[in-house]
Amino acid sequence: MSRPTIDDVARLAGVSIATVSRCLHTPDIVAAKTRERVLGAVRETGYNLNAAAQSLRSRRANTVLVVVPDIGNTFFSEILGGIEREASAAGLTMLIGNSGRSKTREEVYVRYLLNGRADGALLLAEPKARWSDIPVRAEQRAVPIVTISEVGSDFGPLTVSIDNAAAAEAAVQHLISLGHRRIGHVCGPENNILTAQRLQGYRRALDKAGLRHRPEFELPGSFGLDSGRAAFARFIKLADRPSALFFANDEMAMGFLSTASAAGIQVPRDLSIIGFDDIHFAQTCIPALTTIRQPRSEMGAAGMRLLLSVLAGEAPVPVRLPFELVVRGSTAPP
Amino acid sequence: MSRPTIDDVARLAGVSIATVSRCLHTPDIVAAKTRERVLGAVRETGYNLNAAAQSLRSRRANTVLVVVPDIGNTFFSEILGGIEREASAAGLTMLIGNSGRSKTREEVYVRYLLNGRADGALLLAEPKARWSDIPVRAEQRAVPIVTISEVGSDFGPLTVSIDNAAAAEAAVQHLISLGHRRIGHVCGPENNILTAQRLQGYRRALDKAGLRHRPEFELPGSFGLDSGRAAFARFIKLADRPSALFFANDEMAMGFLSTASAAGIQVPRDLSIIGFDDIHFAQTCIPALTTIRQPRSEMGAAGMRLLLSVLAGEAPVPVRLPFELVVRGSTAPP
DNA sequence: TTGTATGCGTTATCAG
DNA sequence: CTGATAACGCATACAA
Repeated sequence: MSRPTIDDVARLAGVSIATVSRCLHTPDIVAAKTRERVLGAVRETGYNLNAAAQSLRSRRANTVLVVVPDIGNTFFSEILGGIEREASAAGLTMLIGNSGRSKTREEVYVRYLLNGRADGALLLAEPKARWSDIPVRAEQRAVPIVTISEVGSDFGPLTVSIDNAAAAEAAVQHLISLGHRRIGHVCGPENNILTAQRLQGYRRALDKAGLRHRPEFELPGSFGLDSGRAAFARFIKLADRPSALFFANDEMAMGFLSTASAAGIQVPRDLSIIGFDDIHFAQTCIPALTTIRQPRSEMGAAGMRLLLSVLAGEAPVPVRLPFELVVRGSTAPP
Repeated sequence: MSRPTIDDVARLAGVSIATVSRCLHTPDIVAAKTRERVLGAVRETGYNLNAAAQSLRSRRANTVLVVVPDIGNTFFSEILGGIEREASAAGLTMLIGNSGRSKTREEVYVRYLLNGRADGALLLAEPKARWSDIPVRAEQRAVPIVTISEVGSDFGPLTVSIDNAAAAEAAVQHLISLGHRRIGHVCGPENNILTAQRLQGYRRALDKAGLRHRPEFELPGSFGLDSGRAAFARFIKLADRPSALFFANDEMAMGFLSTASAAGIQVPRDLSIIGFDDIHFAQTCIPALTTIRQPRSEMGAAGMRLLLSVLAGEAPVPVRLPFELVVRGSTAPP
């Protein structure tokens, strides 16, 4: 059996297709009696609106595009959870694109906006492709692009972020307040805005405490488990080792911790470590990881709400969410 | 400026819209000279096909729906990665729905198929809603629904899975071969097919080794970190404790491990533990977690390929993927 | 309150 | 090889 169309419903109910359409969208402007008959016919036929036809006619896809650098990464997938919640509450569907932080792949998704597959986009990483300059249909307003998490200072009002520099500073300040004086930092990947912001916060905390910067204490990293392990290899070779380490994210801290532990370094007795993000598994480390919590789910939700507000014609207001220092077992006085 | 349509391109190139369409889909049947002119006009206007119009006319959405129980969960998001890879390679877009294992929410997504938003679906959990009986347009074949991971014995050919019972058996067999005789199991959530299959494998391994079943060694769980912690609370109260524990998934094992460790229980000296899944962070446990690896990314990819093959009209062949015992530090002789 | 008729931007079927 | 033209299924301005 073929799918019923609006014509089938209209025929069965003995009305015009216009009335059927009205029953579905503006039920109150149709007579109660007619409405009942139509709705009955809808049920009887098992009718469903055709999304393509509706979208073609109404010039809206009722869909948002979400571009994520790595969909398999738990950090991003938790943001996705928040987005999904708000999107489905608003009756929007969520199209997901995995960019792998590649400009080329990102450009594929720009096209989703160009061909009207989505009404707006949520970017969970610094945009690499040109997301601006998306031509708009005559009667329509600009296509909103909201950036979440990886937000520079010049990204405009469609952004959701925490104050990464301040958060990093708070993390390092925590170590300082415990009495640490030799504090290292394992950085994020190069050319990433978060890396710069967290490094800045780290340095600022040192400055404020009158501690000097030691370049050999700033270890390279790339947010992955491996780079945490690599950081341990560099750490262990240091002549004069830090007594505490601030990691630009939890995953590196966890990679470091497991390697360090296997090598007989005891945390926090021999070394304090603090991460960033408070991912789900940070609490299962042994010892549990002290870290900075980012409200990931809420960040996603806020981004979606921001997008919705713009779609509704409101003026966008950038969202700054609070972070939180979560003290667990991996930090202690030196 | 409004978005260019096929008419704009046709006008600029001085051809009919039919020719433009042909240049885009079957370039070889149009004269080289015309083609060049048209493609030039396409570039000049910045033309993009309108997805809705195309989908309406061609009766295909070029989209697959993926329904996942919890998008924030790392286990599923890694499967998503594999799906995304294959989907984007095939030029399909990926629509994601979060079901929360709720029938009602799942039904929302069934509708995506009904209204033509997607051409097929990939389910990462046991279907709760009615996914069969989806009416099909006259000239079209049935809408394919592929189930990944949570696959019962009666799910038909559109499935991708590992042999969970055999994998569980292998896990327990590993413990037995180390010399363990008192082996417990922390189960998955009730009414889940994986729970049943893994429990079955656990019992089978005991049977084969001539070990008796001890109901008090089968602890309840629900795949979450918390239930791992709860399992520890029950474990510690046991008069006669198991010397080894097989967990129905890694997350519970990790929850257990961190609690146990905080309570002074040393793994594997006091107790061996083995998980299931080999999630990304299983290697960062201290000690690193022995577990059964499921090829998550490959499972997603295989599911997508299966769906594609059905869409291409081929006869579906159920996919059974190999699991692998990954021995790390959390298991040792008693 | 309801019906008629047009168009949204494509693809595909015809002729030419 | 190319051009008219008719759907695809729906929403809405306009009439009644």
